[in-house]
Amino acid sequence: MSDGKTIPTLDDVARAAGVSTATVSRCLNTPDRVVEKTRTKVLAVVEALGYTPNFGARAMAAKRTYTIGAIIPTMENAIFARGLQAFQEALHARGYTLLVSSTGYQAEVEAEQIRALVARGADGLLLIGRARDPSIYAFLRNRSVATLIAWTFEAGSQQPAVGFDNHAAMKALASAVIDQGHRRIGLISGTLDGNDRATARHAGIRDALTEHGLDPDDLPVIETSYEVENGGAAFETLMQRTPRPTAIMCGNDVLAVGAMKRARDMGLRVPEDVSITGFDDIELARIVTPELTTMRVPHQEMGRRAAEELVNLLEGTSPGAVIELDCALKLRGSLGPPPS
Amino acid sequence: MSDGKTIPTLDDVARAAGVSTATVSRCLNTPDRVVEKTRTKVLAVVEALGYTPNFGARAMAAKRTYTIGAIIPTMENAIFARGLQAFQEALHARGYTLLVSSTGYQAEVEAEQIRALVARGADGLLLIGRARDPSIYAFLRNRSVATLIAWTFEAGSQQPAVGFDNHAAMKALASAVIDQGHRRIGLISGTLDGNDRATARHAGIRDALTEHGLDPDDLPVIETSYEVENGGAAFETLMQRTPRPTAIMCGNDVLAVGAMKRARDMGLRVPEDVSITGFDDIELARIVTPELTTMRVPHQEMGRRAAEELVNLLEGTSPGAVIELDCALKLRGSLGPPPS
DNA sequence: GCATAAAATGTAAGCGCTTGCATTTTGCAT
DNA sequence: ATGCAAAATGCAAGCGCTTACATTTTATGC
Repeated sequence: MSDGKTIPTLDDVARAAGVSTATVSRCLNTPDRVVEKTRTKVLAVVEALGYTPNFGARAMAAKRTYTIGAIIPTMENAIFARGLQAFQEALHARGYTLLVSSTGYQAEVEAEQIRALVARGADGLLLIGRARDPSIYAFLRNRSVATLIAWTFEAGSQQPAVGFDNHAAMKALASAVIDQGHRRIGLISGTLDGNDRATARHAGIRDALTEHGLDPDDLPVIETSYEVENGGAAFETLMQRTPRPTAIMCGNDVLAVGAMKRARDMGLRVPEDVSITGFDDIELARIVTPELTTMRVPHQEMGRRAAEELVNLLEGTSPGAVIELDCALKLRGSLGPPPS
Repeated sequence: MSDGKTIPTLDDVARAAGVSTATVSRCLNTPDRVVEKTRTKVLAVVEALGYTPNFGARAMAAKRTYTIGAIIPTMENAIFARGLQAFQEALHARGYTLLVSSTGYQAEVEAEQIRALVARGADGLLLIGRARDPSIYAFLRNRSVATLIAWTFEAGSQQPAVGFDNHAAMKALASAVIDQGHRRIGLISGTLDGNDRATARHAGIRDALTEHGLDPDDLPVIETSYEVENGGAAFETLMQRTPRPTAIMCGNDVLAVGAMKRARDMGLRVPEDVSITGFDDIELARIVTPELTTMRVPHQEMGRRAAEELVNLLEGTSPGAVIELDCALKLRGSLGPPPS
């Protein structure tokens, strides 16, 4: 139809349809404010010209982008994938577009990404965890960007959030391990600094130990970033201690899988020689042999609810709630009684 | 510093610094066109006011966004994660921002996403695979959006691309299987329709069979979407055939892992009772027991090279090359001789 | 048919930024 | 000091869209 390189604008459509640009705009944004006959005609022209509204111009004029940004620590492993997928689907259903970026667990990168997304006109932001510089929250408030925090929950928080209680969940898992008879437990934790989820999980184990009359200071902890390989290395280090731990708890499933693989390489049987637990219950947990005992995090529901809440928040429908979701203990083959 | 809800604009900065908006703009974009003294003063004001340029306005005025869009079939599993990560890093180093969206392997969704990214002003696009409606390519050309195709390679193609030869790679893998002595092979393929990678891999196996004097029409094929669970189900179906296949080749590692898990559940030993192969060599391949025989795809390099090529292309540095990368056969425990 | 309210459409003022061109400053050679 | 080219800065016209407000058309009740 069109004869070359010119990108059609609203103006072109208006001229071709013999109406004003306002009418064309209304056909696209508030179709019910335009009489059917006009609308049909305009939309036909839109189609014929292959018109696509210019996003930047629209954002500038409307001060609204229908865009939500999500900033996650990493895309490399599956921890956030499923939740984000659900988030994205729910958003799409509400007419919003999702922009994702990752930080590699680096606070400065996150700050940069937040600015970038805000500059891009994101109407709302999904952030993982609560721990970050107050100036960031101030900035977000100042720019009136609706912000929701996910993957974590804390009763006292005033920030709108959809999450789960990392502390309680890990405590429950640790209790299950202790109930199996384990007394010498080791922890392979994700990096604690600046990661409130990892910190809460660590504290959860310590509390469980205390509650069962064990000394939390006896818990050896190795901190490492969330990669399979690191889980393996940490496992090997922990198993060299005397007396040897009978159970290794891991900050997430990825680390746990790394630990399991290394156990196999070291000729240790799981769970006969050593029990291993994870956290998250991602797909991986059921792929390995034996299947991994872990804490199931309701990723999909979290993503879905987060989308709903965030949209409500920025559309002013809701004042912003703090929602807690439940985790579920998944007892599987990787946890057994300690060797006798 | 600032007293409330107003978002500072270029104008505010200009006024506060006692210069024109043009000068402020130049301080930000072409600092060497501004004398040092002015620049220092302006940047101080920028800092003090917490000014962030409005992306939409900038895009509209400059017709350039320094944004690259990538549209991948799925984020759910790790197939594209690593390559994308490398792509993103290389892009970042060149001063570009990456926007990612996924399609769930649905062509219409992809078309929609392409339009959305173009409307958002993406300077360039990374697309997976070549198979798509010509009108999409026409649209992209018309809008002069630099487009690069990845994950696939075909000598004749005129579209700039960075990829590997799916056909040859799978043929090599199939030859390795046949060389082990397997004569009854089954294939669990990803959905073929609209997926040129899956189609090429399928054809590669058939060619290998032919070349070894076997009838490619004897190859039972189950098509399914790339999910662990589906790999398992397909495996079970294939193994119910008489005579039973001695080797199951899979369209990717995710399907293969599903097959391995199901084999275990069915009481079949790998590779003693049945051999299984994958494709991609994602992390998963080395996590399972036994480790998976698969074809290593140079994801990271592909991402990196794609970023370089795409930037060169849209900056006019390069006319757009077609680059082929090599895959590497990874023979591991999951492939053995057929049971005798 | 006519007045009047309601619905549909048009007019035009921005939104915040970049950039070609005009103007002012500066640096230097004379 | 003076003149002149080069460097620095300012001016102002858009970029493509939305939307308050003004105007025109249509529908309604008598």
